[in-house]
Amino acid sequence: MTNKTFTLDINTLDGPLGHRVYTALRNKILTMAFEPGTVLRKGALCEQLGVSRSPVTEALNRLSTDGLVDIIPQSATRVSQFSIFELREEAFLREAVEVAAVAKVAQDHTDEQMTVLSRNLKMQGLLVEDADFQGFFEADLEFHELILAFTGFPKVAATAGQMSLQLRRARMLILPEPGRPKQAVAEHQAILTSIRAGDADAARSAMSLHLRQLITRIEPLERQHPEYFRPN
Amino acid sequence: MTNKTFTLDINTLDGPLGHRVYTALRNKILTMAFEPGTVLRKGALCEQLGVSRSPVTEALNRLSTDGLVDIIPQSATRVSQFSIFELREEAFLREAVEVAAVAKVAQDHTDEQMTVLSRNLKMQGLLVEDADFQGFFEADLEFHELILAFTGFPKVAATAGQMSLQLRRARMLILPEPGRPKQAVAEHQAILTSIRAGDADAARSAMSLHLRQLITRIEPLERQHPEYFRPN
DNA sequence: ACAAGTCAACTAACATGTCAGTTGAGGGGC
DNA sequence: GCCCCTCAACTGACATGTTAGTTGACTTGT
Repeated sequence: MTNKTFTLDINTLDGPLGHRVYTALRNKILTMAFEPGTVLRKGALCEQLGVSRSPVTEALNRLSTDGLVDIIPQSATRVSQFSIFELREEAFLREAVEVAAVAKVAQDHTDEQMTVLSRNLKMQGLLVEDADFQGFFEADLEFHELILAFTGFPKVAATAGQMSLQLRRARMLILPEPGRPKQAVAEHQAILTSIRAGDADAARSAMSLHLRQLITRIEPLERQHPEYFRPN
Repeated sequence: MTNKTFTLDINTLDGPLGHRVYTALRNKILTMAFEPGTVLRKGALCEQLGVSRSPVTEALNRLSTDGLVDIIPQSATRVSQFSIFELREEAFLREAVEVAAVAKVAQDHTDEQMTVLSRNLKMQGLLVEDADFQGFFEADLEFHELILAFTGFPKVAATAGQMSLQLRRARMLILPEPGRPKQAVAEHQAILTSIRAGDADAARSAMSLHLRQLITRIEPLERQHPEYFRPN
């Protein structure tokens, strides 16, 4: 059993040390480079990064309030494991916010906003055709962020992102199913059509239907990767 | 101009020092005992509370992420002022979550839950009759928290509370209008009736209508108390 | 009176030391 | 082989010192 050596880079970021450490660790966790259950030893982190305990402690505390690490007091800190219950909880909250957002955007939107969404959607179609799933993944994320931003409330997008971190992490485990990306694009198209028509109810339904696909596809992960899930 | 002396009590609380300081300051801010704009001097707080800078710094940082204080780096920390825009933003988010919650509760609820809500509602009626507005205020809060809790998702209530802190603080400024409490009880009644009928759409509408009363009554505060609001 | 430069007060960010509490691996007794 | 106990390793919480950056008031020159 060799000790895995993680390449933690802090120098490519800017800002205060504490924030850089937080961002670096957060990325590692969200991309599953740090697997759930991984023990984060504070001393080792300090040594690797060449910083003192202060910024590392600050980073770990923020990650803890984010729910990305579990701190066992006086003992250890480890990357948090998934919990199906928590994932359902986050899916509920995310749906609540995104559905409200899309309804508001359906009611009042500018032509320019529609153009941006439409352009993004076309790009999604091209990326799926080219089988560039990584690119599609990012365009998908942007589509949702655009709708949240078009509410005119910047904190809405921030809050929605913050409240569904586990969901975002778990999504990394989903195997690409044939046909799913194409289906997702179609669902996005339905959402956009409803928005453009100013039909808030239809937009709500379309968004709800779309978002529920994700949690449905996440549920089976508990059996496929029990090692990543918290025992109940 | 005498220096106001604040009685900050930490000894009546328990848990880590940092958490106690946070709770004490948070309460002062949320009850408007610390008015928006008040400068919080770290050194003075340390001295008053008899603790070092560590727990105070931790508390102020948490309050900063809560949006309850504004930290001007290397200069000062002050209790944050209101912003109508932010309040509207919080109202939007709160409505999104509570509307989704009430719809879910309308779809699946137990008789026991209905009994609890019904009991709370009757209590509201009695408190309004007795003109116990403080008591009504708390019962009102509980009514909403119960619905959030009945979703079965504990984080939903926590998130909803966390995302509407400014709203909660601003509500302290609203002058009691004659007839408003009675009207609020009627709106609560409509919500409960819709839930009991299992009518998710009606529950959504009733909750939406009810919640929009608050922000409507908060908007005029910017003129009545401009000193509490951030200049735009 | 007024603009510009100066300085004291305050602070964030970070490093480091201390103390007490938790955990798990290994050792001793049965 | 099994249980319990001890102890080293690690940690959270807190105190404190240092450095460098910001601000506002006060002084100074005009």
